[in-house]
Amino acid sequence: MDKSFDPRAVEPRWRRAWEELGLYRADPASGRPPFSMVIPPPNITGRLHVGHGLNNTLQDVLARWKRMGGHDVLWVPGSDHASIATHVMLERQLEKEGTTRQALGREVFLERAWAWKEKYGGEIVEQLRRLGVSCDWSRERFTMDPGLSRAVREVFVRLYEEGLIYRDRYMINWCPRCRTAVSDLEVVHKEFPGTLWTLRYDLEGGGAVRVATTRPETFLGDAAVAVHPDDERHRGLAGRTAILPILGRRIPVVADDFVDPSFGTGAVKVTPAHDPNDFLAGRRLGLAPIVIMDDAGRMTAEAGPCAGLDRFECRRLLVERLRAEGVIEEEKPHTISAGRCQRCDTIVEPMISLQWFVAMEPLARPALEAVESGRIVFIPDSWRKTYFEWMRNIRDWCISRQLWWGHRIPAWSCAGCGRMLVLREDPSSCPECGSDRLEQDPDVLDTWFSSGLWAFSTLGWPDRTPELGRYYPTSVLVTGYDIIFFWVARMIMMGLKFMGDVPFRAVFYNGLVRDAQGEKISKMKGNVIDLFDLMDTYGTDAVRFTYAAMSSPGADVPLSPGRLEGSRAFANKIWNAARFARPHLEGPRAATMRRENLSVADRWILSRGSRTAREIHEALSAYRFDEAAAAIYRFTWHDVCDWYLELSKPALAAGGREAEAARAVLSHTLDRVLRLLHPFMPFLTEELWQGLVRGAEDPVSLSLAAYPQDEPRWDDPEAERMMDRMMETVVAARNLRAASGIAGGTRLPRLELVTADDQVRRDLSALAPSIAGSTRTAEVVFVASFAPGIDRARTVTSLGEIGLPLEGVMDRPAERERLQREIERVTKELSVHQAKLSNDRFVQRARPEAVEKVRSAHRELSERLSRLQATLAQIAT
RNA sequence: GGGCGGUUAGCUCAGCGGGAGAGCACCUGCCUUACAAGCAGGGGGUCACUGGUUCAAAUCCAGUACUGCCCACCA
Repeated sequence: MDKSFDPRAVEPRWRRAWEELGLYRADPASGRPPFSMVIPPPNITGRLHVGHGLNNTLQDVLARWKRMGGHDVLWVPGSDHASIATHVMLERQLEKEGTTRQALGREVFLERAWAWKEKYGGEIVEQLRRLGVSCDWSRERFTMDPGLSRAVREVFVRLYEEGLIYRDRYMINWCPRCRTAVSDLEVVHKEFPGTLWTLRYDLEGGGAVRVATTRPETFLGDAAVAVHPDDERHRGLAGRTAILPILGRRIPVVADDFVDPSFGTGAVKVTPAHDPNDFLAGRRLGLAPIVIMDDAGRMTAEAGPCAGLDRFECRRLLVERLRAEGVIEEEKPHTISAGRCQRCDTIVEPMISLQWFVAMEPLARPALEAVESGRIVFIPDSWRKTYFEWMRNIRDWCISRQLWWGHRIPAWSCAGCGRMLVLREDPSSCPECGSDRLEQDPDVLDTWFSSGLWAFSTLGWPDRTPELGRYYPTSVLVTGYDIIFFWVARMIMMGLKFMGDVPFRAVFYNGLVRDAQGEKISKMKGNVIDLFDLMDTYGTDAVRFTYAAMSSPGADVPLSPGRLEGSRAFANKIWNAARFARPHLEGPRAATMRRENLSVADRWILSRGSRTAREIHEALSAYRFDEAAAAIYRFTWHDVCDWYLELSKPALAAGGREAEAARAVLSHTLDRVLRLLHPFMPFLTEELWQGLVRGAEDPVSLSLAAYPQDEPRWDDPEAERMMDRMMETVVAARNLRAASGIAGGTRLPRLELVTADDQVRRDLSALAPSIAGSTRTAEVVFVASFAPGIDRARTVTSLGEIGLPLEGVMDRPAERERLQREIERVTKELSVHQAKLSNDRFVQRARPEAVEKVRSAHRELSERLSRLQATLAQIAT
């Protein structure tokens, strides 16, 4: 075995083996309780990033933990076609080639999209595999698979038939670059400094009205000026006619209470075709919208002299001209908020357009109830409020996109009878009039429409498959909180609607991955951390462990090199612990452990192991990945490596029954560490377990072995107490040694322990020789007399008795100073406890355990204090 | 404009009513036959601020400051 762990030599081998053996196929016939999850399908548009790393690591921890815990685990992997995101990527490619999708045509473009999917969709799945995730690869799905497409169509048709999908000419968000409608959620609002212009419109018959706007060019589309009916300043204005500058168009002044009299001049220009508010006002007031911009953001003929100009160019020129003509009466800085396309960052335009919508309110009601009632649990539950808020104010969902890559809308218009047909199967002729002049709606569906069905479409719906019966609802969804509306909410609505049950019983929201400074990772900032660089540098296990360790509920996950290095060191530590254990594990399996043959150290580590299993079980049950990781870390490094392995050395060397017992405990403990750690670090643990621990009757893989439970028969508070005392003593000794300047390598002779307490004598005496045999811990022997219960006569000054003259060994002034500091500290702490115990209310009202804790702490502290003082007195002489 | 979260050791973060913690960094001493990606020891914090509740507050409540995020059709 190499001196250090080399992940690259280990990972590919096990990755391959796990998959070739098909270990992670769900087995409905197994008779074990099911545990199921669907992966949040990564988009085919890019590489797996650090966020995917976190999300999939946490899912895999759960999957492996549950599998080892005896569940039939189904974890469905797959990828998402990502309609608009893929368009953006492909169009960037085309742009480099000097062409456009429009020039290419739909068919050729779709061929390229499929080619992209084959290439990058395959890559992203490969990248998932590198993480070591235990998905059921035999059930990999893609949102545009035939089966899933059938589900999409079924859902569309049924919602249409129920009137929950409708078509309307309505105001939507339009991206002039993507040239498609996008939903409200796909618009990202950003604030930036802008200008508020005040324009003067002359009134017919004299006078003028002033309106404030942040988008002066839209005056070209004004259909009215509105004032509040109760606004004294504008009394008598309603009913008159304003004349638009430049165009000279006459528009009415109307009164409506949507106007906020306190803003600007109290009069507002109404542009029904280019502002959501004005659109509604226009409908109410019967104003015809005037469209001044086309689908590419260029001004139309309605824009008069500006026709053909780009929208921003138009604004620039218009402002100049209006200034010159004195129409602009005021310009002042104003923070404005513009919506941008989530995918391409282009400023979106509110536009009136004929689109397909889903009526959300009927779907939202049960989805709201499911979370309110606790049928779906959110972790952390603070997300409930966010979810409720959105659900209660839900607006209809614009689902049609003027794109090509995606699920095409199953609607045909018949040129024969003029009917709109929405059908499950592609028609060859009109079922109503028999005409074959049918034309399918060119649009595709919002990519989230199909992902909303993911929890059941991946299990074979609309067929009543056995998988649906067994694995739906899924056990838990692990996802980022950034898609709570896009995905989680819609899955809940669709699941309830079409399956009649929730899609998952719980949602765990993992944090966002941030950089070491806690900054959001973005290409703009240039702080992108590449997941594969991380895995190459630190090893996949270390990266996974870091994710888990940093994943505390409700918090984002900063990826700091320090943590990653710590995890890598941890992997290496285990590797070397195994290297140490190896020679002792060879040969026939160690005998069963019998308490009466075990040393205190043995009993202690078994007890700690039991406790650790319990802690991990509790932590993972509550999705506390961080606490579980901390528990296994503490146990492995600090209990097993720092203490147990050192203490076992002499016993192992001793041979005979003593060594036999130590071997048994060592083997048991290493096995336990590897099992407990496996969900977090699957590669390293599998490698070591296969090489060192696995017996003939064990499963082929550690990932199929049983997860350790607590072992009440090894719970041993007495041994833990004794070891605590022992460790305290050793630390005191090491301090002394350091202060005395005794070199680390110096071997110190043994000291016979003298104690009045038989039990203590037996156990510590049994321990002492073993300690003495180890150079690292030898020093314990000469001050073991510090330990409570041991004859106080033998204090540090008895060094002389064991042949080491104090003089020349110990730096007295330094030790004296250290002791004094320690005495001060203990005295201070003691006084705190003293005060508590003399506080009647504390003694009466606090929980009895709390009081007892303080009492015993007080007792120990005062004993310690007197020992320290005695030592000081002796040194002083 | 609403809503949510954060402010604890130099850095990144746990702890959320009764003894201030982890990883990394730092200081001292060690290549000790598993591991220098290591071992042993150590230093370092009025737990943002103000007030309140309580026998007891980093922890609960109110407010302030700073900060991050989400939602929202104020021109």
